[in-house]
Amino acid sequence: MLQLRDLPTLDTLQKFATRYPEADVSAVYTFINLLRVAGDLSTALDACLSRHDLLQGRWWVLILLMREDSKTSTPSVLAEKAGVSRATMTGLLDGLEQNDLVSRVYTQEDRRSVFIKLTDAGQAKLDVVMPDYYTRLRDCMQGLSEQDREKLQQLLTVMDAGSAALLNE
Amino acid sequence: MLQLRDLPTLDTLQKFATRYPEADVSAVYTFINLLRVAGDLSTALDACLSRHDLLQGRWWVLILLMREDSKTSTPSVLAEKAGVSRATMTGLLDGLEQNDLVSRVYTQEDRRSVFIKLTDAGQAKLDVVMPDYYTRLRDCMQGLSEQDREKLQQLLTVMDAGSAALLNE
DNA sequence: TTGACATGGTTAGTCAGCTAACTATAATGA
DNA sequence: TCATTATAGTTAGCTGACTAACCATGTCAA
Repeated sequence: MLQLRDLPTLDTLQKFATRYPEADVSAVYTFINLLRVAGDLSTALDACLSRHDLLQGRWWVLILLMREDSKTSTPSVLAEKAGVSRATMTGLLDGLEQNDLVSRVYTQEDRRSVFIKLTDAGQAKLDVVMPDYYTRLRDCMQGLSEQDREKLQQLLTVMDAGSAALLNE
Repeated sequence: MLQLRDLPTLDTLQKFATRYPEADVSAVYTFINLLRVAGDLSTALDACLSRHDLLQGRWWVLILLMREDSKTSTPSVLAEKAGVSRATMTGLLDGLEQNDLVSRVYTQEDRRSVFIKLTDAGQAKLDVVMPDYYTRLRDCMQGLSEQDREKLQQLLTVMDAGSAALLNE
């Protein structure tokens, strides 16, 4: 994630727009601001989690497991849901297993497959992390009213759809 | 950057909120959606740049150099402005120099320091990349009116300020 | 004026992602 | 039925971030 510390001024963007008439100054400014703010928030989230010896990837695996009634899933499903490769998930699970937060359970049913189970220690970890996270996030978002949040969601949805324009061809 | 492919439903969030009463459901939902959309956009931007053999880091260095009237800067200043460590900047500059997009110019004035200069090839690269980027970004953002963009900026500013809540203590 | 500290850049080593290739197992269709 | 193909998980090796440590040079104050 781009983590610009020196956004272009509108002046600079105007100068660029002279050389490159395709530029839509407010579009560029809004876009890079979104990336920058999201980067800040992501970094801040990491800082919050690291106080509990977690990073976003591992934390998210624990949450995905907790969502299941059986507190159980498989590496492929977890990889899919977390949006990482299966290879990356193997690494995340190695780390979590070492810390006893999840366990690998081998099964006869499909001997290629492994069940990943949230341990009691894993649940206990979440019971400490989540209240901290939720409390901080509440504070983080308190400046936005419900209408603000809905509006933001709507604007994000439009941009998400627009991202295809960067990919086409 | 968290790249969730399986956002919690509001139902799931409600279930979590029962266990963790600190949870503010719309805050959580808005927050993770912002991270997800920004991740999508960042990935899409990478895809756009990679068609020109660039990644965000290197591309941004070229832009920072072009902003300067002298088309020149130094590694520390570039690192500061790009928001990466000096060590990372050394690597970015190594790559750019290998492709002849920038050159290192040693000086007598302060023999610790190096000037980094955008080469003609570097400028030529930007003259290809930027029109492509600007055109695509215009399309990407066309769904948002000027008022939408201003509103989005405002909402982002509030969230950016709020990110401190994740860091405190 | 010179010893201590500060600054600029690089190097070495770590980390969490990735892809590609591999092993083992399961499913399928000629 | 058994050769082929698909699936599950892991391993190996690459990448671009990072920090810490290191030189060389510059600055400053006793």
